Amino acid sequence: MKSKGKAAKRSQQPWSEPEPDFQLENELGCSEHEGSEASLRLDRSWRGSRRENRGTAAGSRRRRPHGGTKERNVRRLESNERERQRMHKLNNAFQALREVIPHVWTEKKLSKIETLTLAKNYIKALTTIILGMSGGCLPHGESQAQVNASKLLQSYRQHLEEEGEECLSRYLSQIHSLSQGR
DNA sequence: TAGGCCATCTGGTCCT
DNA sequence: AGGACCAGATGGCCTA
Repeated sequence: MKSKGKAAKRSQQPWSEPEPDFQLENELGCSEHEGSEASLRLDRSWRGSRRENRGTAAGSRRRRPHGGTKERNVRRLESNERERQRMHKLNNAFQALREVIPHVWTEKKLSKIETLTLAKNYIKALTTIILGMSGGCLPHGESQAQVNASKLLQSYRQHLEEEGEECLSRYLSQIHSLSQGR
């Protein structure tokens, strides 16, 4: 796993013996970083939009009862680890998804957003085929695979036109070769 | 150098 | 109560 510089820094900084005054100030929302870019951003957004709508303590930061700094530190680190594991599982799922959607293989792997977009298009295409098959019959002289591939090509092309996503057009060549039985 | 993508930390909220 | 989930913040890496 790549170790990110920030992670290393962050994992030590905030919990290394915070002074009581500093902690209290943070809890009350007036940071010692006042005026810094970070604090400005926090002031502006402060998770307000989402939190406020949830109907609890409208945007005010509730002070959590917490034990000693050490205990809190340990709980935070455990929580960080769980979050890392969760994100790793999520990334594994993305990788699995990359491997089942048809696309042109290049050195550069699909980004997450590309993966989701392609998966969506692929599902749409398959859905179209299934719906089409449920009402039609196979033409004579063509194998099931050829018919399916040709339908997939047609459907994919249609979705590409609708979406206007240029980058996806490369996939047509792969689908086309599939339809040729190669 | 700007912008995209990503991993990680963080703390609030939800769920079991 | 504690873990899962979520989204904002941050900084590193890479590419055009």
